This record gives sequence, C-alpha cells and structure tokens, in this order.
Amino acid sequence: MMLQKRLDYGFSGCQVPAMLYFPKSAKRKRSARRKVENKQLCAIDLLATVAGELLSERENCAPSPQCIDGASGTTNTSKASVKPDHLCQKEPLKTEPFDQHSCNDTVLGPEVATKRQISCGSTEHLHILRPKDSGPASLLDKYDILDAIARESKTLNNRVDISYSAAYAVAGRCGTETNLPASPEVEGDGLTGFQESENQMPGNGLDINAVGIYGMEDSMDLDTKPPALVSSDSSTEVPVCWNYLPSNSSLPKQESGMEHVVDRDDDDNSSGCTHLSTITNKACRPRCIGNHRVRKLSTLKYWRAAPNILKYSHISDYDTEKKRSLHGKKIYYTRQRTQRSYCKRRKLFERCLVSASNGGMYSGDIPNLCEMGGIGTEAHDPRTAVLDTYDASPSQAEQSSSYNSVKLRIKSFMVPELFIEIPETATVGSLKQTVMEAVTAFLQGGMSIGVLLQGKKVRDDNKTLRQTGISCSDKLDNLGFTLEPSLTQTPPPLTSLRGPHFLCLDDAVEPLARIPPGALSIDQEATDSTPQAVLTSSPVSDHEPIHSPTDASSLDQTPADKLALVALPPVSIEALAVVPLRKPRHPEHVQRRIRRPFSVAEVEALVQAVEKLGTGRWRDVKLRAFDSAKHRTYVDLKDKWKTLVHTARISPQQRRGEPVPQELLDRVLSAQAFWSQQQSKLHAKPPAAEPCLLL
DNA sequence: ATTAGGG
DNA sequence: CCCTAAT
Repeated sequence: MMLQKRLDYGFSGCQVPAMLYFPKSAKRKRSARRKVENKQLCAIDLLATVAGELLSERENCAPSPQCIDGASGTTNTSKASVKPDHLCQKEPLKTEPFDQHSCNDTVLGPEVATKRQISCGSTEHLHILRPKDSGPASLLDKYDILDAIARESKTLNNRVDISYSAAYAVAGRCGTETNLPASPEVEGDGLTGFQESENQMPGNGLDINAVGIYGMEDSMDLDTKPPALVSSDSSTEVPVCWNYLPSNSSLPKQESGMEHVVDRDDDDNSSGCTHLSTITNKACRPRCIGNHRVRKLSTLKYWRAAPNILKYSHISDYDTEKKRSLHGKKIYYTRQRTQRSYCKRRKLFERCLVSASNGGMYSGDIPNLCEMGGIGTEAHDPRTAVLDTYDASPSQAEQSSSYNSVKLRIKSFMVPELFIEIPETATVGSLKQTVMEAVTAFLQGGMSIGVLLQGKKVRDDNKTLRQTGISCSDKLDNLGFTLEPSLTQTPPPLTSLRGPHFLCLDDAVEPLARIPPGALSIDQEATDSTPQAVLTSSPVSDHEPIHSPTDASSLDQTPADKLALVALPPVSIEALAVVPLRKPRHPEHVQRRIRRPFSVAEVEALVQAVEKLGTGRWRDVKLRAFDSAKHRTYVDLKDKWKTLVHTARISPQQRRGEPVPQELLDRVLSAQAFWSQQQSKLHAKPPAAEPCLLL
C-alpha cells in the first residue's frame, strides 16, 4: 500500500459572503438575482440583518413562535403572503445532504441550509453562508455567531437586534470550489494532481469560492422603515420567520435558495426590511414545527425532525423592549448565553485539522479589503437616524440629538486564515468537505467582528463612530470588517466538572494563547486583550490538543509514512499541560468518551485496511490505518466496521449521520463477504498463503 | 492485550 | 461507545 503523505493546505482570506440587499426594488431585485445566479450557494446561509435595536433574548422577546400549520395556517406576520399549504407540507424536509449517487466529489450535495436573519441598521441583510453539514449540533452555535455579530456590532448600531430564526433551504450543490495548484485532475476523485504539490505549501493556492459577494447598489427604499430607528415606535415590527428555501435538490445551483430569498424579499412587505416574506415556490416544503422556541431547535432531534418553517412575530416584546430603551436610561440588554458552554452542542470535527489565525488577512491589503469588504456610505434621513447610545457616556448623550447616522454596507467579511491537513490520498470530495468543515468549524466556533479603519484595528468598543472617525465619509472607504474567532470567553476553571472531553473553544483559549503571536497573524495589533487565537475544528481527544499553525509547521517533520488518514497533530506538551486530563471527580464512573463520528475519510481508510487485512485483525487495522489517531482504538474500528456493515445493508433512508458514499459501502459489503467466507474456509482447511481481497 | 459480540 | 467473556 502506498504510503500516504499528508498535505497541508493553507488557505486564507476566503470570503464569507455578506449579502446585502434591499427588499423592495424590482430593479435591485433583478440585480440581486443576477448576482445570486452567478454565484454558487454553498450551504447554509446564515442570513443576518443587524438591526438598530437589541431585541435581546430571543426567549424573552420573541413570543411563542406561531406555528404555521397547514391546518391553522395562522400567522400574524401580516405582510407575509404565506401560503400555508406551501409552507406546511407534511413531508419532512430532506435532510440527507448527500445525493447518494451523484455527489462523490461533491461534499455536501444539495444543501439544507439554515438561514437566519437579524435585522440590521438600515435594512441591510447580511448573509453568511454556512454549510449545512455543520449539523444539528451547530445550530446553537449559529446563534452564538449572531450573538457575536451583535455584540460586536453594537458600536456601529448602538443596539443590535437579533431577531432571527433559522430556516432550511436547499442551496443547491455545494458551491465549494477548490482551485488547487497545477491540478488538472481536480475534477476526479483522486488527488493525483496534488501529490506533486506537497512541497509547495499551497498557501493561498486554495481558493475557496464557496461564497459570493452580493451587494445592492443603493440603499433601502423610502417606504422601508428602518428598524434601527428608535424614534419610530411603529416601525418596530420585526417579524421573525422561518423561511423556506426550495428544498428540491434537483434545482440547479443558480436556482438555489439565495435567489429565492432575494426574490421573495422583493415581494412587497410593508413590514419593512426586517421582514422576510415567505416563499411561495412550490419547492418550498415547510412544515410546522410546533410551538417550540427557536432554541429548542438546537437539538438534534428537532433539527432533523422538524426542519420546517416557523414564522412568528414578536411585536409586543419588541415594543416593550423598545420602550424600555427609550425611557430614561438606555438599557443595553446583553445576553448571557454566550457565556454558556458551547461544548455539548458543538459538533466535533476530527478529520480536518483546522486552525484559524486571527483575521489578519486584511492588514496587508487594504485596497483589496476595500474592494471586497469595504463599505459604502450613504446619507441617511436624519429623522430616522438617531443613534441611540447604549453607552450613556455624557458626551455621547449630549450629542445624540445631532447625530447623523452612518450607513455602512458590508459586502463581505474577511475570514481568518485556515489551515487544513489532508492526506494526499484523500479524494477531492473529501478535500472539499474538509474545507467546508474548516469553514464551518470556524464559523460555528463563534466569532467576533473586527473593525478596521484605514488598516488599523479599532478595538475600543466604547468609542463612538464619530470619535473613531467612522462617521467621516472620507474614511469609510477604508473601513473594513473581519471575522475573528471568538475566543474571548473566560475559560472555565480547570476544575470544571466538564471532563477534558468537552474541550471546546472555551477551553481552547488557554492553549491557544500560548501560540506565538508571530504564528498567528501579520497584525500584531491583533494580539491584544482579545486572544486572536487559532481555532480548531477538532476538539480532539485528551491527547490531541488544539491544532495551530505552529503545529501545522511541525507536521512537516512528521514522518510522511504515517498512514493515518486522520492525521492528528503531534501532541504538544504545553498544550497538554493546560488541558486537564481526566480529573476524575467521581472515579466511580469514568467519563464516557466523547463521541467522535467517523468521517468519510476515516471510513475510507478503514475500508481500505480491512480489505487488505480482513475482519479479524483489528489491531493490525489500527496500526495500519489509524496509528496516529490515538482516539481510535481497535475496538472502535471493529465497532465501526460493524456499523458500516449494518449501514451498508439498510436502505439509504434509514441511514443517519454523515452519509457514507455508496461506493464505500459497497466495498464494505464485498470485503465483509470476502472475509467472512475466508474465515469459514479457514475452518475447513488452513490456507497456504494469506488471502487478500483483491482491490 | 486482543478479539468477538451483545448492549 | 461501553462492557464482558474468552482467548
């Protein structure tokens, strides 16, 4: 068997799409659609619109989501021309992200996307694409992302309103395109073309085009009520919708979800920009999910069982909130939820070692930044543009009456550099997926927003825009935003009840902080109080600490003959030191190992090894294919094989989890058949030579 | 320590 | 993944 070498691909600065659009202009609609059509929707799009008011706690502000049932079909989101029939089909949304037969090299296939909307300052809808494959566990994390956005946006918007919901959408095939260096065979499933490039750290060679940038040319329509305005009490209706995007997986990319989002927003909705009208497309297959609160959907169960529409408004709460904020002291409602542990819900990515340095990509290339992530300014109607300061410093309060609003258009965010590691024998499909997971991991790790003004990072969140100069239109050309790993949370005490297996981003803070600043970013300024640490998608086992660029470089010294497809970074003593190993509070019941679903690449490795070695030599299989994957014991491999065989025998509909390519399952079956037959023969007469399944 | 199989 | 019995 050919030795598998690892390839490290670093890519950086891929853009997370920020889609800005304004709902009511037909002209813009066409424009937006055109733009959308020219892009490939990658996966989940997290639709965020940051509003001027903080709706704060969803649980508090959003009244019970009204179920749009096929029967009742009620909605108080007045403007939505909801067709309950369309919205509430009984048929559950297809959750199989994989088209079993057509997506070998398409990582995610037709995507079920999650969409969220925050309403933003001036009807700007910020879309952030996220892979659906981030899975159920990441749903809450998306909230966290929004939280982070909201948190960081408050300086811009004073108050941030997160009234959002999630919806599923099929975004067509995964739009992740990988442009690998000198690789004419990229289309194939082999990485043959990549093998030669192992010496050249691809660096920027891996271009993630999974995202697109959409921008509208002008601002919102006059009849759109800017939700950001605190002065207008009547404009506070902020319906939250669970919208459906077409789930028809056969839709061509260009037809995928985003278009419908834009499209539908064009349908007039007097509720204003914050309203997402519901699609009436036939492909829409929403279903009532009941009266669950949004967060409830975070459970796997709901995610899978009820990927459907939820539409409701929370006017009253919003009003209440607003009034409170209007009277007397300005109250900034901050939410505590970001303090909670992400751990249990965070999906663990293991195959892909991802690290994201801070969003330093901007520092070197301001012009480019402006091009991609720059912002435009637009005059704003002063009547409606009253900046409400949550930070009631006297000077700000005094100025509030004369504030002009600053209108920003964010075309995209810069994404921190990501590092992925993948064996050269991995398929292009798995590479794509790895990249997807890397991005997903980064996104769901929670992030914060960095503000760059003329290349310099603006770190004082309490400064006003005016004070920082962001209100000066001449400086706005050099205003940019970056996405940064949100690792600012205080790491839990080491004595935390959480076992080491729950290592998560929170826990990761400390080890990450040890990473030399140089390894993190070009932007030295970034190494401030906020640890611009790397992020890993793989909160790996006790013995596999956070991966970092530093680790990545050291991987180069790792013998290439390590066969593991699941290449894990060498153990860092330092990191281990800060990751509490089992601290058995209760030695009685040992902490159950964290579940680590096998990735496709791992399955591939397993299948390959079993094909070669047979089904009774799990220790050899382990040594052969998972030697460096410390968390995979031979028992695990044996168990996995068992489940693989089972999986291969059941119908695709009954399968769960990350879809295993049918090809692999077929190999599982044949290998299983071969070796079981071999085993029975062995009983009859001992074989002269060791049999080997032909590959 | 490994393997095999039930839970 | 866990647990156990049997090698």
